[in-house]
Amino acid sequence: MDNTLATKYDPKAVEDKWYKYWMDHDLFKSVPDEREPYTIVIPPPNVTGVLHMGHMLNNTIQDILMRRARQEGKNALWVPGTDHASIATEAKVVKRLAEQGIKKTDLTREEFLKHAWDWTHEHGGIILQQLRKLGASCDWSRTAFTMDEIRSESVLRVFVDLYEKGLIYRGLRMVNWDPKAQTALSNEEVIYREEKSKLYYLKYYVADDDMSGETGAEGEVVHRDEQGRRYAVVATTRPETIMGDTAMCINPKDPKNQWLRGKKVIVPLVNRVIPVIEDRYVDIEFGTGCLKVTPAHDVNDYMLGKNHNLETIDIFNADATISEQSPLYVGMTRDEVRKVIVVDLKEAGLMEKVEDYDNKVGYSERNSDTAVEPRLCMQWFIDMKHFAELALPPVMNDDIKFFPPKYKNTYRSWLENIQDWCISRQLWWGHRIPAYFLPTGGDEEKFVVALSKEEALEKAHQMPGYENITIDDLRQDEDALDTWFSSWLWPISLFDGIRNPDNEEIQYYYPTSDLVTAPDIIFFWVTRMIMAGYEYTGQMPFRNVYFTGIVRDKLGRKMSKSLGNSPDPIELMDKFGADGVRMGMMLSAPAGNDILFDEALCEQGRNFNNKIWNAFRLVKGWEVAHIEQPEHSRLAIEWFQAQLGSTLAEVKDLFTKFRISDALMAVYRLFWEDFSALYLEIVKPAYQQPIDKATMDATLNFFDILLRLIHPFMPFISEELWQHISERKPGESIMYAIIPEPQPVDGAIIKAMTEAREIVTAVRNVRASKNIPNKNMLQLEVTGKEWNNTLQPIILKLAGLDKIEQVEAKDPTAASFLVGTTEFAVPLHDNINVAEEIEKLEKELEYTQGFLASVEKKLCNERFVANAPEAVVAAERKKQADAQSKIATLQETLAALKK
RNA sequence: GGGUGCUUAGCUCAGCUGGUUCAGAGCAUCUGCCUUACAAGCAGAGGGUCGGCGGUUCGAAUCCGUCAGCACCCACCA
Repeated sequence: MDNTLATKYDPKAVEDKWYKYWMDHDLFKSVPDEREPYTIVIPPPNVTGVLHMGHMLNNTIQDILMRRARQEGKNALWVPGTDHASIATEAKVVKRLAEQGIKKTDLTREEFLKHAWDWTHEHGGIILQQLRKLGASCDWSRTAFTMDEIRSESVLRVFVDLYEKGLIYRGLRMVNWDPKAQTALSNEEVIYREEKSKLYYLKYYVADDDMSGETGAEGEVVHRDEQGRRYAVVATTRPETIMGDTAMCINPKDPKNQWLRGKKVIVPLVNRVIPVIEDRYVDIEFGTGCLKVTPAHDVNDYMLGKNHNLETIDIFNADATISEQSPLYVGMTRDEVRKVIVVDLKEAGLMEKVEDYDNKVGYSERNSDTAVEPRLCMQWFIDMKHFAELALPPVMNDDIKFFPPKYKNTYRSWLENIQDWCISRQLWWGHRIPAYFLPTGGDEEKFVVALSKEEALEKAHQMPGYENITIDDLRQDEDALDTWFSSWLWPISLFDGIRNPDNEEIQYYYPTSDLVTAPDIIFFWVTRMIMAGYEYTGQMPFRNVYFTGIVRDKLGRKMSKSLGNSPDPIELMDKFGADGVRMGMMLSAPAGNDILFDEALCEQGRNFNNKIWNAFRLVKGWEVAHIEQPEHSRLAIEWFQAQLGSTLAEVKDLFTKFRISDALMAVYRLFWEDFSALYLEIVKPAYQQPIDKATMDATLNFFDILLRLIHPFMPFISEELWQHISERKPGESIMYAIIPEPQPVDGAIIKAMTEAREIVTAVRNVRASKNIPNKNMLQLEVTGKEWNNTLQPIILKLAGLDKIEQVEAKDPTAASFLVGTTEFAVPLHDNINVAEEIEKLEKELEYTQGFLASVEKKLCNERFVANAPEAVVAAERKKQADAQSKIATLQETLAALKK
């Protein structure tokens, strides 16, 4: 190594080089062997996605865990892959086709799928390339895709299996309908947003009204128009659905509306006569206590409709335009109708009033601008009760550990209130449901579920009446499965554990070790993987789940495309280096807390890189000579050994707790404060002087271990410098350099260094205040009592002292300071300002006296002395004694000064 | 409407089962320094009645209660 190295570290020059080296030597590759496995499966990003800050955080953490595990001697495997992201990808393909003037509906399924695959091949894997730039040490030879052959077949087998177990069923249910993508969604895919809306009060006239004058019981509220006709008032947020009204509902106990019991009312504008039904579901307090019932378009209304045998009128088409079923507004969108019908109602005198109202509207998770419409249709569901029972205990009793554990509560409440999972999607891009309908000639549905059409035919032949059908009589279900139906198998299907449950790989790598993911997919993914894990392997899918925070900007706003507040990760890496960005991400990412991302953090990371780089330049520049090892160097080595051991233990402990940013901070401080600012300054030879061999060897050894410690966080610079420390064999890498196990630490020497540093700082302060140049040697006097510190030679070197001596009485012209209870003084001869010195000492005296008083007050308190543990009382007594001796010393010094 | 978590220095956070690791860290700030590894740096310094109130205790940032504010999750009240 030479001294011509730049003073600034240039990441560009090394990052690509080492990634290539790691790849060329297959260093990320893992095959089962006798070592302990450490496995992570990547949360598969959307195949056509682009790297964003959330991925950066998530994958940085995973890579840190992987690299650390390798350096602990484990057989570490990180399996990468992508997700076909059914609904998101299909939407992108539809959009692209639209740009080319092609409508999805004009294409056959096969034609559409060809476009989708083209798109996938074109854009697929970009994100995986980007992860390489970050340094991700995935075993790329295993890259999987949720729609590749193994994964697809696994999905189909699981579907067939669950159907045969009676856990999958098909049924007519009210589901969440996305009118833009025109597919059903699961409950989890609906996001509710608070909206400023209106509450419309509509008039429902009583049908065949005799206009009788009776007012009935007390408390009744009867509305009448000028002609005396009676009407009920219904409050609704969705006036556009009145065409689907098939009843009005009141609470039988509602005194206001007793007069409506048994009556029929007329739907405004529509003029349909509907019955007034009674159900305790209706909240008496809300609005007028009258509820319009639209069984086809509201979940609650659907329940009411079922209980009261109401007619169901579906007034919407799949795209949420008004259907032929409606007498009015046919063909208009729901939003248009909302506007028009409000005007029409007013004009017809059927609108009592309008109020402002905040309500929650469900939106599709993928089409955030499209409100979800409750819709009654045939879909496939999984009966979740069974799975909830399977998945709840292992998390609650910590077989699977959550970090942070607060998510256990979230998990439990979801499982305890679980609802069946709608798994069918009216999409083409995805795993096509392996159900085959039989010809029935009527509305009745008959189907068989089988892995293939051939198998389906065999099964069909077993059914009475279908012995003679041919394969062409079978019609496969058009729908695809929810993306998460493949994701929940991911930790198993990656090792082909569904198709070949006894294969070597699944036996070795499964259960995986840690899962790193964001808390927003705890229900979509984490929970369901646990379910599938126990169902299909009888084991947990992973031992620990580390929930990352959400990456926000420094103002705390969620990063989003529309806000434009999300930096481009690639640009960031170009600017600060991958190592710098990795450190920036980690500096502020405690588990479970959101991280407020600020570029300044990457800057700090880059600065740290530079610090390491320059420390290395220094050490590599030293000439070794056959000279004796200075005492201060020998002691520094002894001390740093202890300090390093202490940090090794700390970091190890922090990793087991997933406190990764704290671990990084510990390493950061060890390198910067302890190693660079202290250790190197101590052992550093004078300018152009050589260093002894023992110190050089020890220093290089420390550097080696420090680089190993740094490597999981900053893989590139650590590899670059590690390769420079000594000649390495081809293919050798810091990736596999073991991080030493913490050994018992000499605590005494660490304590001695703490005191030494305080003394050095105090002397430096004296220098600074008196403007004494560093080259001028000073003396240090210890007054009064015996004092000893094993690191004296270090104090001498760092403080620029030529001696430390014990004196009886302090030189009155010296600048004095206290460290602990010991008084030190630096004789300054003519240089001292007596008045200043007195003032300083008096302040110190005053403080110490106050401190003593508070300690003595405690000790005078009999209840304290009687109740507190002995050790605590003893500590207080020592404080008292120390303070007393300190006061005595101060008073003596002051007396001497004032003479 | 339920649930969970949070509130400690200007910012971001750490402080486990109450007492010498108890008021801490990093960043930022301020003051000196272009000292021969590093100004992306070095040497120093300042800064918090631990959200409010009440309680338990010899002793509370830490335990309990309560209030306030913030965040997130869940929920079919139109």
